[in-house]
Amino acid sequence: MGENKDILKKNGLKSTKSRKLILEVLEKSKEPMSAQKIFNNVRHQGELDFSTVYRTLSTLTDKSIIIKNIEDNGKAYYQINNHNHSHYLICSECKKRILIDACPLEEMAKNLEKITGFHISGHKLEFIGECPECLKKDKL
Amino acid sequence: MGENKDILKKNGLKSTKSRKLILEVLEKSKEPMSAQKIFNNVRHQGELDFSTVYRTLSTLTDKSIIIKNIEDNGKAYYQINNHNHSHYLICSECKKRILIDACPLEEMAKNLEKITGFHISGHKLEFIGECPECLKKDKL
DNA sequence: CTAGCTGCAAATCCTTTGCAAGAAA
DNA sequence: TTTCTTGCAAAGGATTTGCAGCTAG
Repeated sequence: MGENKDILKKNGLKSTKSRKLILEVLEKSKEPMSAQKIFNNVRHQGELDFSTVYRTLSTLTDKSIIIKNIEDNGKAYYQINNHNHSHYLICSECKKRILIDACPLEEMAKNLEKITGFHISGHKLEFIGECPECLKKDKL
Repeated sequence: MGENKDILKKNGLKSTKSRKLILEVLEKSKEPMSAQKIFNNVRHQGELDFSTVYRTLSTLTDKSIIIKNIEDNGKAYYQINNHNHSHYLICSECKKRILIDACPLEEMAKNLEKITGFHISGHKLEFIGECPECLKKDKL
């Protein structure tokens, strides 16, 4: 629990209420969260301003303590950066996410570097589909 | 050139100035374009309202005549749907895009369906890096 | 004490919508 | 004619910013 203090210090950030609260909330959540949802969760215990939430998310993202992703609805979702490379299978109905642990792309990336002369720093991969539960519901 | 008329008719859409203009602009462009950029291009020849541009893009997207993508800046980019599955290697500096024609994911998708029970309808894959030109510039 | 954070209110950017007039089938 | 599409102006939602007061180091 004191861990977050250390993470912040290590990144040259002051240890403030908002940062600790938001990191706590994100750690508890299995899903990436929108700024709005984070705000709602944080609101109960201690009242943060919306702009503070955004500013905090922004600095935490800059330091790569958390990861920001923009989804198809155009909104940003935030999650703890656990530093292990991961991809998801996402249900188009209920938005459930399943972690895919295999990643076949490192090899492909190396190949592409050779062919194109790019220096490749990362990739994004998502599979979209319908999960078994939603498939069942659709049949009703 | 009369082609677009046909595409529209085939999809049950009236053949209007805005639709034909926007399709023309998108066809000429190699890159996905933002609504703003499309608006600028169209503005010269015939004056369309911004809301009309958005509405047109929206209906064309609904009919899958064009494809809408939300990039990391949170803005939507539109491109003609050429119906051939494709992925890109994108330079993080100059945003240049290079088409990747191999796709190693169909097989992986089938595997995932078996394991998870999902019905997988699609996937997204992008490689991010720096292109040779930008790498050179960075060294200066 | 001092740099860096916060709250508040207002602004900005992209996108959507209501409505009355206009164009396609 | 009838239905769909447009322009205009105004609203909407997500995110950002300026500024003065506050807080961690």
